[in-house]
Amino acid sequence: MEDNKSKRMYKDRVTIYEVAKVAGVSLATVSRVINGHTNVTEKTKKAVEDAISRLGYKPSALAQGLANSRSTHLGIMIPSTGYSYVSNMLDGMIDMAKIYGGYITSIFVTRRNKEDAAQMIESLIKSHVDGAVIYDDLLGTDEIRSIQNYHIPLIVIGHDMEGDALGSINLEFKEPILDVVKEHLMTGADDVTVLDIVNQGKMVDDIRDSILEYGQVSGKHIQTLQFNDSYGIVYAGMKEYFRTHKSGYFVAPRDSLGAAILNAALESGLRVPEDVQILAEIGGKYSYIVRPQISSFSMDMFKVGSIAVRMLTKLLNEPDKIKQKTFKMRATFNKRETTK
Amino acid sequence: MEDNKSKRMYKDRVTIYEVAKVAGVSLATVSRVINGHTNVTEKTKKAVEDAISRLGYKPSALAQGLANSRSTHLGIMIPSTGYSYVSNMLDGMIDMAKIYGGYITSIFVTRRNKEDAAQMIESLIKSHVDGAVIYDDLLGTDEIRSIQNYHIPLIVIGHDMEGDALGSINLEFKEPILDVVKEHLMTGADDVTVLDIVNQGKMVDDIRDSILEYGQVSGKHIQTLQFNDSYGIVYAGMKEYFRTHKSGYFVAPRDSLGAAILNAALESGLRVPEDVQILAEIGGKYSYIVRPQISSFSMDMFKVGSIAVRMLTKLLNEPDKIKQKTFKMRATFNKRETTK
DNA sequence: CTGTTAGCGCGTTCAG
DNA sequence: CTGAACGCGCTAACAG
Repeated sequence: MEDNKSKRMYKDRVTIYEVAKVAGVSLATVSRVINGHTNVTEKTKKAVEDAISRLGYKPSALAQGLANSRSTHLGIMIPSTGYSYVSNMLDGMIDMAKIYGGYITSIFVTRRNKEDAAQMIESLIKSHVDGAVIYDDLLGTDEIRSIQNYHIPLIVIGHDMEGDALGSINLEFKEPILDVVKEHLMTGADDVTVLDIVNQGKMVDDIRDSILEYGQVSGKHIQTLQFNDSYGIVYAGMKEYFRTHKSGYFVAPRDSLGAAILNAALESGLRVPEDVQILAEIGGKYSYIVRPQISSFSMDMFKVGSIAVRMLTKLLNEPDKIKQKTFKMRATFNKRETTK
Repeated sequence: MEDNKSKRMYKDRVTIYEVAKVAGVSLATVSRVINGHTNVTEKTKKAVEDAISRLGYKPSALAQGLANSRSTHLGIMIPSTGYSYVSNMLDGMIDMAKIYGGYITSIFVTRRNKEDAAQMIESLIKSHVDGAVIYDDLLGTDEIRSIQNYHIPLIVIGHDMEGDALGSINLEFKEPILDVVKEHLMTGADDVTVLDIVNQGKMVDDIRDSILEYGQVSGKHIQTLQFNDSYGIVYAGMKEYFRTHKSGYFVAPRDSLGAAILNAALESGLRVPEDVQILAEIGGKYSYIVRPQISSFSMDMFKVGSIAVRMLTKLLNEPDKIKQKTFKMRATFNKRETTK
């Protein structure tokens, strides 16, 4: 009566067997009430439920997952939760995952280099998630497709892809931004500087390139200024820059970096937007908290995350009802006080 | 020879059996090379590895987990990733989890109400994580202890607890903040207003209460102003407030809310810090990006997250080598320009 | 050094 | 309506 709890002195987890024994039924019956199947007498059902609560039994998701090859986990690949727009997106995803289907979210962050990304893919596959959403500028489409060899339904954010169990969400920043820069250039100005922040990922790089390219074809000279990604570094660098330059139209990847330019300009005795103008690509809270407020582009990233996971759960549970496998989200321009 | 791949037309996952067959060995041998066990000839080892890469075999973490009751997943309970200090902490945790032991992190966010928190606990237990770190103001110590009934090693952030497989990290904001407020009051001033933001959690509430209590004993009148948690709401509310009030010493829970007061004051023609002073409890990037810069308290939350997970992995893998089960992190005061 | 076998905890036919 | 038995993919003794 006490020899079966030997093995590990830490044997603990209450199993379905014990519940069955206590309730005086077989484990199959217990399984039935857990999963809300029919064909169970009210009486025995109650007996089982009593036993469950008495023992504090919680079915092991591991065993359940193995038995029906569904882990009820969703994978999320992101570069890091550091930027607020990423964490907003993450929030939206976790929220939706919980609501639709009670999925648990497992996070795979990639540290801005290829090997790490590859290892995260490896990890993702092993982890046996039911599906995943990927937002990672580093991954090429090939690597993403390789995941599909393992039949893991995927939603890709920021890559324009489509496939069998593959949906995508496109973040359209490039065109709206280019439009605004063009408009500025149309006025005859030729003073655009784009901040080239290292390791910002494909999307921001693409935006930079599109502006540069436009400069080429339109005969305008677009300058770039390279910095590492940090408010402090950009702030210091721009203060130095403004010692010898007294004007310009600056394009920054994120609004916090735009704020760095702003502060540097102001403290160098320059006027904004009379002398220097500032345009931030990805705008958030900083844009409207600082004074003067920063003109920037915004997108509801929480919503992006929500949509991504919603698409994924559909892909998982009702693949036939899918209508759209490709979404486009367009950033909206908020003209504020740092541009004329 | 082809009847065993019936069932689901989607039978895909390569199993250890197939690898064994292809490599011409038994599955035990395959298992050995996977887990880097000794006692395997170089030759057979190579054969197995060949088969593995040829088939693109990835061991199922689910099955592995079930077999040795280790899921290699760590659970993280947080209120939401919305605040930057939380996402910084999260970043630190994920980072460490990956580095020490290759754990995958599963996130459980609690939506600021008891039932949800309870459900997340339920979910946490079922999910079979090897350990968890909890940062949630909502949970009482009882509920946290209930998790331990399931023998899940825990690190609790923000609660002062200790136990068998339970460590904790204390975030000391209260005293440093109270000290600064006291110092202000010592000068003879009696103009303190603390922003009472609804649903900010236990820590912030405690701070508020400690200030209020100090007001009681010292005979000072501490005013509170209640708002919902939003920059816009506080900004609007304070603009209204400053129509009839022209001064004060304001204590805000977070620096972004401090910025709301700041902007409202400035735009009401008030001078900072001459007329109104502002002190933010939890300070981050906003504190030093806005002008004038906000006096606030800071703590390296990335580090807090790292330490938490580091403690947890120790608890899991080398419980004997643990020296400290309780850490204290003290916020440091950054006096800036919004206080005299 | 390698193969055999018995679980890990649960879902699911298939008889009764 | 209920129980017995097998399988999910893998690990860990135990033999050989």
